[in-house]
Amino acid sequence: MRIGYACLTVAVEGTQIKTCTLKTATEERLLSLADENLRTLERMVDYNIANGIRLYRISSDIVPFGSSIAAALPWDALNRRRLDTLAQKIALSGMRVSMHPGQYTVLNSPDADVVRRAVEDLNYHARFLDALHLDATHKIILHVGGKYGDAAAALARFASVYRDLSSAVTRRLVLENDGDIYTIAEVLDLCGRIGAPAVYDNLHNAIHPADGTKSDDFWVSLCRGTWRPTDGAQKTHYSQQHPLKSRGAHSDTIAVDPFLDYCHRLSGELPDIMLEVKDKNRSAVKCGLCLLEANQRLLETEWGRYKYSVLERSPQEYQAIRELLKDKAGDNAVAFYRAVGRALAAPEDKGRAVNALEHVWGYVSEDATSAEARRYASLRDGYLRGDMRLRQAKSALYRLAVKYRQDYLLGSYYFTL
DNA sequence: TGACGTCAAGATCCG
DNA sequence: CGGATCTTGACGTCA
Repeated sequence: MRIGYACLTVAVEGTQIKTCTLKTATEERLLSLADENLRTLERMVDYNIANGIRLYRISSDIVPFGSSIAAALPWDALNRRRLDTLAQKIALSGMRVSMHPGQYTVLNSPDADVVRRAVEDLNYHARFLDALHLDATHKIILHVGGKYGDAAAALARFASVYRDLSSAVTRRLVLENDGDIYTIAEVLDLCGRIGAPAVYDNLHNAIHPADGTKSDDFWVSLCRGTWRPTDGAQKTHYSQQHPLKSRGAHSDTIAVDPFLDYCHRLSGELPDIMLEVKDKNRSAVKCGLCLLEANQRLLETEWGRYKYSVLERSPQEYQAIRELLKDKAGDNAVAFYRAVGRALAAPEDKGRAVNALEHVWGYVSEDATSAEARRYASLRDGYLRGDMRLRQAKSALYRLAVKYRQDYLLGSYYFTL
């Protein structure tokens, strides 16, 4: 099985997707953005390979306005070499990618123009995956759409539009339950009628249940039956409720223990799991190390990334983790992430935060100019006095890490936690 | 008409 | 001027 994340990569330099507004969109600008974003995508794929992540959702925004004004542009032909390189990296690493048009791509709308644009959008997504020479196991995940006061008619409209889609789209198309309109039972029923696989989303089902008496395992097992051999392994979405935000809002990070509980309650072969979470690749690496095979080297790398955030919050956990990792043979990923989680949950403490700042400053202090040193000291002291935020000192340090090419720091989570 | 959700561009404010 | 913080844009649905 595989564990993956969606679209964006945190704490990896040069992985920012760029776009523009309709106002400033010219053919030249769109083509140059597509070119730039494909380079960015390659850096994300490289990161995934280096970090053992073999499931990844490609952002729909790689080609800005790809389904409308850029649909007429030869972004694929112009980037043939880069796409081929990307295709090779994805194939050789056994990575499975997907795409997911958002809630505004609605195939069953009563408005014919909305449907036409939705079809164009699906065509764009298929064109992108086809440009990477990927087979039909690389999916496009879609929600069913609206009900418009008459679910039966809305479902019939979906089936009818679906019949007219090109096979380039339908061979990849997978339907997902959503958090307020179509339950997993309704999606399964529709999938049965049209012959498409179903993705089960646990959080959507939790807030919009098909049947409160049925377990996640029940629905995952039912969905498994919709995946044919040409579709590849079953795929699911997993997320956790943010404790403070609105119903259905994704958590900032995946809590390891509920995630492991969820997986252990599933019967049969584990499906591929796409995590939907704010901290993206950070959670994907974490869940992979906790659920899949032990990887001491990657766990040590993870410690390097979390180190200064842990030090900032809890010197006790910092020491405890150092002890824990001395056991090179032990499969201690779960214990490691529990300790990290406890540390990050600790309240901000100015003394500890400044201690961490000083450690990080140590990486760039020798290279920094005297003006940079003064700037850093004034941000640090301003934070101690209480008239500046910690974030300001941290982002100043981040800019110095970029300027003086401190690669170890650039991979750290310190600047984004 | 505005809320919804998500992200980056664009605008504006600050020192 | 750079950097921090705000508002806007892009999409469709629904109250």
